[in-house]
Amino acid sequence: MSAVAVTLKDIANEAGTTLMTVSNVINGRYDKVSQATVDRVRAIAEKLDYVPSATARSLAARSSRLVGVLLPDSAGHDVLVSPHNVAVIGVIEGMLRENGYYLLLRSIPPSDPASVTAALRSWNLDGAVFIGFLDSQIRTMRPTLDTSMVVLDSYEKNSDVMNVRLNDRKGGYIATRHLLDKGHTRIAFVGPKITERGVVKERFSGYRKALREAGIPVDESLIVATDVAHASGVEAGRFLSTEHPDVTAVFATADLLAAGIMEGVRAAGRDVPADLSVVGFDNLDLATYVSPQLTTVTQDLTAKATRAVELLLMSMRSESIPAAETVMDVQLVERGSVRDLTA
Amino acid sequence: MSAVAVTLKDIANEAGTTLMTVSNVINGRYDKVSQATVDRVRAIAEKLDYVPSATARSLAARSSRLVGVLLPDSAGHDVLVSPHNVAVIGVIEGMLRENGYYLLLRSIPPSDPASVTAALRSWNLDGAVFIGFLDSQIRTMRPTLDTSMVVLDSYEKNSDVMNVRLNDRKGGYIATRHLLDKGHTRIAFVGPKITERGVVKERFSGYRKALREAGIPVDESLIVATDVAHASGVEAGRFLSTEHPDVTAVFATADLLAAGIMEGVRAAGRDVPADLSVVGFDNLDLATYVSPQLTTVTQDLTAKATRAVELLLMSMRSESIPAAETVMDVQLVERGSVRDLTA
DNA sequence: CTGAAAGCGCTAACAT
DNA sequence: ATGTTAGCGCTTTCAG
Repeated sequence: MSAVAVTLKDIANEAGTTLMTVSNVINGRYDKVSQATVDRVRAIAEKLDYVPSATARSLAARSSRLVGVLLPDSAGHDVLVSPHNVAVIGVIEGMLRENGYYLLLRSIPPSDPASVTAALRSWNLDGAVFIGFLDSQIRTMRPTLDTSMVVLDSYEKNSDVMNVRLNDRKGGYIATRHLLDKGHTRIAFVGPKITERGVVKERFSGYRKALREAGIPVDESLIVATDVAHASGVEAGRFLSTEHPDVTAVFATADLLAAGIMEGVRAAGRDVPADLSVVGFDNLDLATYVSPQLTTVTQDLTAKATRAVELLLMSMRSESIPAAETVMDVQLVERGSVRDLTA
Repeated sequence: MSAVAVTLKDIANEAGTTLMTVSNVINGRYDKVSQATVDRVRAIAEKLDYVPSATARSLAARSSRLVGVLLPDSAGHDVLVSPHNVAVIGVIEGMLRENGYYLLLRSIPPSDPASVTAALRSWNLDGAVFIGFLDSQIRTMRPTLDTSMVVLDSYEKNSDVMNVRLNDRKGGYIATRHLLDKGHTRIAFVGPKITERGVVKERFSGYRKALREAGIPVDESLIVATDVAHASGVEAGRFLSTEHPDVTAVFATADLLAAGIMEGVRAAGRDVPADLSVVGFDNLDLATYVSPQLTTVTQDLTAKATRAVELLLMSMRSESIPAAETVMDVQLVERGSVRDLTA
């Protein structure tokens, strides 16, 4: 590869025409150029192995065809920590690529939410997808950004940010309801500490609703707050087994947690589901790797990510957006981690 | 946010100086500007909420501060399929960000390896990291790229691509050796089909070496070729349990596979490690999620990714590179999936 | 249909 | 220490 790139001008010279005509050909504006010229220019471009300069194009056209994908950088270097995010990014990348967009991946240290602003504006992004932020963080960042953006799994109601999320409340409800239906009455809730409105709070609210409907009061001592991590799950499982032997079931807000709980229970010398039934959330691959396989609330990650990109594309093309908020349905997948007490 | 961005010129006007002086201040070339001017300009830039244009900067400076991270797009939309890649990307992103670089994430459809070329040259990347490609693919893409690049887990010997990989041969060797030491003699090998030089071939070669040293001939019927996927592992585990009941141990080239094998073995009514011992490779989180926990060959993903970025940064800064190839050590982590037959 | 001119926001190389 | 002059490669606008 030669060190210096081929430009429109080079092609124009070789083709005996002007830069402008070449530009039109390259951009497919064939109605403005004669067929003969089109063919000639295309042949030369091909021969010279011409590649347009995205930077020059962005500068001149005020559109970068770049989309930012932003994630919170929880601890240290781990951006993509959750398998959930990973799957989502995979889908987003594929769709953007197919639509001619490039993907700028960036994590945002919680210490410095403003850093995103500079990064995004600097690159003149056409759009951005925010994954896994708290509503308050979205609210902080939004005003400084002047671009199409869609947020995944947020409850922020700001009208100028599109929002794709799950019906988390229903998720918490059907999980708990399932346990109730199977005859459980002492049901623990394990998830991250609820600090503000968000997916966890909604899932909890579904849990509470199911219990209320069943006439069972929420027992605060059965709400265990913990990180979303396997190790934390193990701890929670052990804790429940030893401190709350009367508890027969638990709803965990994440499969990772649920898998950990299962292990913790076993580590405490008890069994899943014989002694403790577990329902997770996410339906990660992991849910089928563990034994017994995990009963969990499933979400269609692909559909969610797809929807998010569709909305973003529409917005970037200035098409009208159907709705600011898209709520994806969730369902329960029954596998082997819940014991039927009614049998 | 105003729709139109603040430029150096705006600041210059406001500061009553020239664009060039402002540029010098913004870029920290304080030796060329008086302190008073520096202060004044900085204050105004701050007030106007100035953000430099990365696109303009790349165009003028021929350096984008963009690094591409390329992955093979195996099937459909799944770029980040392997947890291994995910962890690596996480580390890379963090390090690049800390060093002031941006990350362009891109998957490459196997059908169209040339598409990477256009994408990378188009953005004038300062560097690129290739993860998980076959040597032949690297060889195809390399000539069309004119940038610093580092390749992870490749055996390509081309002198102008830096290479960070594991000692895969040793990995295969110590895994197999461990099984031999524990008294196993009928040891299967499960991994993807070996088509060319690469990590799998090396791991297999380590396996073979260990067997040879032990005076055990390689039994072709115990080499099972399969995808790297949990489901494929289940199948392989079932197959070994039913078709080769005399086999007492298996070395799988990936933890994902090993976890599947464990399940397949159980599905066939047999037990791990009582009937079949399993050693994996990667030491993913998953290895500790399964029970029994998986004995596996561990690699330091963080160290590997860190090294890769360090090399890339050095290369981009035109510093001299210590060596074209960096080989990371591997070790065996003993957990619960291997039975000791000598006891 | 084709071309000329201007400028996107910035940096590099010379002035002064 | 500051200013001037050229572009980087492309698109947009306006003229032929």
